[in-house]
Amino acid sequence: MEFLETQITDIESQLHQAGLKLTPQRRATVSTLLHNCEKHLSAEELFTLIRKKETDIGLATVYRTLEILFELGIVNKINFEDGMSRYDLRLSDQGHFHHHLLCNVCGKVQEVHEDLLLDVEEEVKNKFGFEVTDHRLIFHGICADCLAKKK
Amino acid sequence: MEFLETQITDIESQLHQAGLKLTPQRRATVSTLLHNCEKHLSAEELFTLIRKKETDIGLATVYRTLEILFELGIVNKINFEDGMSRYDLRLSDQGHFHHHLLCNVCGKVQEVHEDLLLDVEEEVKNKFGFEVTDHRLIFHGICADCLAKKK
DNA sequence: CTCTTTATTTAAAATTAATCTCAGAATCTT
DNA sequence: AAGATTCTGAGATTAATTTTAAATAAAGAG
Repeated sequence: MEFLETQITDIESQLHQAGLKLTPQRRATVSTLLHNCEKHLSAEELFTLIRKKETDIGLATVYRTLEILFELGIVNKINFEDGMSRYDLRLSDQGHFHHHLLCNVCGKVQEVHEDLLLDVEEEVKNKFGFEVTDHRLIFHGICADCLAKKK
Repeated sequence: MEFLETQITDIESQLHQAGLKLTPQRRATVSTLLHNCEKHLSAEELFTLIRKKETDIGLATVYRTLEILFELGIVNKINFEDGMSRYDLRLSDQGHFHHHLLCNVCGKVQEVHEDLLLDVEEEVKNKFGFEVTDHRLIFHGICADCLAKKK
């Protein structure tokens, strides 16, 4: 688990640069996010997981920590229109922001790590003079599994 | 204002097809959305506008009407991560879903009506077997105006 | 070390968006 | 007009998130 420690150390230095500390609670939050990096956890879900595996923590702290990490660009905050925000780590080796495929039928969320938008961002820059720094892209539709079942 | 009436009549028939009526409240809601089609109003903002300009209405009715219009695909429901959903009409002559450019500096939201994603949707279909029915795309960045001011 | 300052956490209270309830109003059907 | 259906609106309710105020922990100065 060398990789995880490297990631945490990396985040610690980002926090330090912003004049913030990596407290035990923040460490536990980041660690739990790392261990669930393919999921899209809500603050409550994360709170429950941290309490179960890591350490005792208050819900407000989870919210505050997520807000900080979001502000620093360390986590993504996504809203799938299901009533709450969901969070996932933007891992440093991923390089690119990722996209989501949200299945209307089974509700599954699939991640797409390819950056599909390089051409499109170029177009936005040329046509509108808008300099893209980030994006949120969610495709709604029917996933491969549900398509197969349908037939 | 011929155009507006045509749009409203169009929406009325869509409601009728779903067995619903265009009540005065729903008409006022749609009308206010039409008059503010470039904005991205929250339910509360819309509620206030309708009360000011059109007619007396209850907040619950606004929420219910927006939900209906959303289900029928008449309005888009968008979340800019600012704590509430925002709505805008999907005008019939627009054809395609639209995208948004959200400026980090001045907060302005600009609409993009071109469908930039046809190729990307094709790619998603081929690579992941995922059939896209809709999408949400928000670009975060710096708008042309703010870029100009910076220099 | 110890005092002081500052940042952080926590539980509880407050706030806020959104939904639900249900009685009454409007509309439609026959 | 009676009866059925749909719709509205005030207020209650729920659930996510934020704030508050007091306690704790950590960091820095002397």
